[in-house]
Amino acid sequence: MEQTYGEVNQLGGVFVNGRPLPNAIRIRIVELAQLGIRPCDISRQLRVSHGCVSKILARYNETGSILPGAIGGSKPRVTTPNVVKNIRDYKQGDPGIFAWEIRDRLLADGVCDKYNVPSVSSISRILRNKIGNLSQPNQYESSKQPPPQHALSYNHMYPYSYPNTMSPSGTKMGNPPGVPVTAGHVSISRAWPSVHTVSNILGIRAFMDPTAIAGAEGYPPKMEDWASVNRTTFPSAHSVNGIDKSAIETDIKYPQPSSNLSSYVPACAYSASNQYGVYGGPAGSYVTPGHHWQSQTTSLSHPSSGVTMHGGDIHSAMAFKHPSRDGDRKPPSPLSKQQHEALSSVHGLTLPTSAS
DNA sequence: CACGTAACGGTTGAG
DNA sequence: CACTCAACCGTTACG
Repeated sequence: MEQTYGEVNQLGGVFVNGRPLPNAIRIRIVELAQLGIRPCDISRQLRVSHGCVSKILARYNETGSILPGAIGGSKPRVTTPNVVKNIRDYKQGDPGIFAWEIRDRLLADGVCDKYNVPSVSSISRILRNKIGNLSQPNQYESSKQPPPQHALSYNHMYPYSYPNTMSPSGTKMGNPPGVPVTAGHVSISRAWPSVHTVSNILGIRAFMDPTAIAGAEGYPPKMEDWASVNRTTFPSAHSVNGIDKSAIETDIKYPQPSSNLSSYVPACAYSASNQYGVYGGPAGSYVTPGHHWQSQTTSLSHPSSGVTMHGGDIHSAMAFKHPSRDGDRKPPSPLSKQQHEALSSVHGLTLPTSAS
C-alpha cells in the first residue's frame, strides 16, 4: 500500500496507478491551458500523459471542475428510505399490488423520477426484505431522513483518513460519516457536475503543497478528499458555516473561465506543511482556525506572469523543459519569455530533471 | 505532430 | 469481515 506509488511514466513524471494526479498538477494543467499553452506542451512540461491532460482539460471545459471524480463506492442508492416508505405504503394500501405497479406509482407520484426509480426487481426485493412483515416498524420510519439528499450524498465528501496523521489505531475515518464539514446540504450526486470547481479550489490551500507535487513520499494519499477539503476550507468565500448553496451552484457550472483562474493558483499555492492534517482532528475539522490561507487568498494573486508562488512551496525546478530533450527538436511552444517565466514559476514541479 | 479516446491495469468504497 | 462490483484513476497505444 504505502509503497505502491512512484511509478514513472514515459515522460518521466511520477504517478500512482489507479490514483488521481495531485490537484496541484491538475490545476496547473488547466492553468497552463488558460495561458494558451497547448495540451501537448502541458503534457511535456508537467510530464503528464497527454491523454490525461486531454481528459482533465476536457472535463474542466465541460464541468468547470478540475478535481477527480469520486472513486469507489457504489451508485447512489435508489431505495432511499423515502422510497421504501412509499413502497411500503403502496403495499399496505394494496397488498396485492405488483412491483411494476409500485414502480409506476413511484413515478406517477413523483417519489422518483425515471432516473432513480428502482427496478422492478429492486422493488420486489424491498418488498421481500424490508416490507415482508409490515407489522414490524420500519427502521427508516423513525428517523425519516430527508431522502433525496441522502440518496445523493454519494459524492459529497470523502472522509478519508490520512494514515500519517491519523491515530495509529488504524481507524480510517478522520471524520464520522456524517461529517459536519460538508454535511448533507452539500450532497452531490456522483454525476459529474459536482463538488469541485475552480471557484472552490480557490479555497483550497492544501493541494498545492510541494509534497503533493513531488509525488514521492508526499503523494497525496487521497485525492478525492480534496473535494471535501474544498468544502471544508472554502466557506470563507461564501459562507462561514459552509452552508453555501451558491457555492454549490457555482460548482455545477463554472462562472468565469479564465480570469480568476490565473488568480486562484497563486492563491492556493500555499501551504504545505500540514495539508493532510486538514482533517486530522475530528474536532478542528470544521473551521480549522489555523488556516492562514484564508487571508492570503486575495492578496497574492499575480495575474499571468508574476505568479509568485510561495517560495517554499514552489521552487521552479524545471525550467520549462530540458533543452537537451526538447530543445533540439523544436521550440516547445509559442511562448513569450514572460510566459516561460510564468510557467517556470507556476508549475514548480520538483522534478528530478534527471533525464538526458 | 497534435489530439481524442479505447484498452488496460490499477485503487477505492458502498453494499 | 471478506467479498463483489462498479465507479474512477492515469498511462499507453492507436487512429
